[in-house]
Amino acid sequence: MPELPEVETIRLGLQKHLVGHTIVDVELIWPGQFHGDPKSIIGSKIIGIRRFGKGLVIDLDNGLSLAVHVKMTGQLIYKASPFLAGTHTRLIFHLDNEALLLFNDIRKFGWLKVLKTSEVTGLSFFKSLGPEPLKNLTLENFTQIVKKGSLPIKSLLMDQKRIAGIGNIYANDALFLAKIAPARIASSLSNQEIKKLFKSIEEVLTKSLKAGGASEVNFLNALGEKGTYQKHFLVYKKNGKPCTNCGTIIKKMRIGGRGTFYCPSCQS
DNA sequence: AGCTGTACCTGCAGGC
DNA sequence: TGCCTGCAGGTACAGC
Repeated sequence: MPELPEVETIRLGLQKHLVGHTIVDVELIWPGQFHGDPKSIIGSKIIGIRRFGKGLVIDLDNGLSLAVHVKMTGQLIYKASPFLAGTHTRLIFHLDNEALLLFNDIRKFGWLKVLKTSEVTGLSFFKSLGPEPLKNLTLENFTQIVKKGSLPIKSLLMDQKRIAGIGNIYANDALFLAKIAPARIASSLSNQEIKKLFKSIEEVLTKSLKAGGASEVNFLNALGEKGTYQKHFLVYKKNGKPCTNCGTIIKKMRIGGRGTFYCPSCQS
């Protein structure tokens, strides 16, 4: 689902197609997910798109910003020509070049919030985010975070307050690559294992970024196109299939209420 | 404080 | 066929 590589892929697409355009109308089809006054952003120009963890911020030239979280099934899709709302279209932004930006969300978990640009980083979700891999998360910092955790390492990796950007797909695959069992208590990892895990996280995220994210279920980029990283999953959703490394059948268990996939032979 | 479990919401797959 | 149940998993929050 949308994790760091997917949200960054959306950001890159929005950056390319939205910046410089003015919002001329906001159509609230399902108003429950939009917080703020839609009129306050009409007539303002989009000047930049930022990402914090799995969250996005659309900056406007009137001192306001639009913070967006797509959660699991949200999509932000730019349509250059007139387009009919789909079953799950919750919101449509009309732009000055007659293009549209659609916000689709099957499960209605996502949100959009209008706020002052100066207050974006104070928004509770953004404020509590931990450091981010490939950005400001260093090995030293990561080691400290892991050593402090008395919960399963997989749960720690997915905790946005400790480390921002990793979700279920990349937590599973990074742990497989590092040959660490997902249920291991974080503080039990050796320095060597922590270093390997740090490198593995960087590797899976980098590969997925290059592939435009993973479209295993319903992720689409800002142009409505699929990513290809689902073809490269190592263990995620591979239960019952042989491990690519040793041939042992990949198992599935639940950790923190989430589906967890691992090779019982390679990961310990 | 730190951790676990559950709710939120909809679609879909699998069992009977 | 059709109903029912469980699962998908990002985040917030109640409760231990």
